[in-house]
Amino acid sequence: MSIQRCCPPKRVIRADYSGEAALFQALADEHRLAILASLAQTDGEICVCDFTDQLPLNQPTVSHHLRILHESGLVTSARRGTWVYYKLAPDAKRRLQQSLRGLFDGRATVA
Amino acid sequence: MSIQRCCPPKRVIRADYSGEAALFQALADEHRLAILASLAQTDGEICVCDFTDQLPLNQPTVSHHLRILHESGLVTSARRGTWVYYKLAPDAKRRLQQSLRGLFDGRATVA
DNA sequence: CGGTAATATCGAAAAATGTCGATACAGCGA
DNA sequence: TCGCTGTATCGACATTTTTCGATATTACCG
Repeated sequence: MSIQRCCPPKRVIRADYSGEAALFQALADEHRLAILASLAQTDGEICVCDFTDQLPLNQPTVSHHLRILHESGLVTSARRGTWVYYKLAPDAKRRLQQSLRGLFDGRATVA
Repeated sequence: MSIQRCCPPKRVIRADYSGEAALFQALADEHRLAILASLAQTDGEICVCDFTDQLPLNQPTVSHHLRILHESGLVTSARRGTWVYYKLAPDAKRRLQQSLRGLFDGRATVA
């Protein structure tokens, strides 16, 4: 027999998903998810001190996770006096939902 | 002055998000996202050979990413003859959407 | 200005991850 | 059975990630 193929070859998407990957990477840690959920389910903002008090992590580690969430654009921060407060970015939920939709439905996503 | 607080302390969620974190971790790689998007936007299944042909990755690396997606439950696989075909798990989209909703709205998620 | 408290950054260590060459395994065809 | 092809696994390496102690920075207060 001649050369055999498995099937008519299907096209594999070769778009650049690095933006979406970075976004989901921000969600790929249980403590960051707890932080995000706390921010999402609270009215307004939360003081960093509340996270350092109540999470099972040391202060530099909390600061590290907050920085990653901040760099992903999912949260914003504001200093008032000695304290720093974080809150959910207004478009956080929408960005994540759009990224999911982009994956499944092929829409353009800005990630 | 007496001891000063930043504010009435806000409660930080301390639920276990390790399941959701593992799920999002599966999405935290651009090549896995390309694989998932290809599966989601194609009718049916895709042969592993199409991925190894068209992705800029060597065959063991493709196999590695497919394994991670499979272990997360987002895809299923079936061997037919020499070839192995992957397809999107029926509940993949729903699980991800539910995990997002669990984060933002506090619903229970099975992840 | 000096002291104290909250937060961020630095540096290091351990663990996890992405990648690939080499190899093993599975199924087909001659 | 033998050889070939597609896929998975193994072992190694480089990079990234998570964590934390130590230290720096910022702001308040006396």
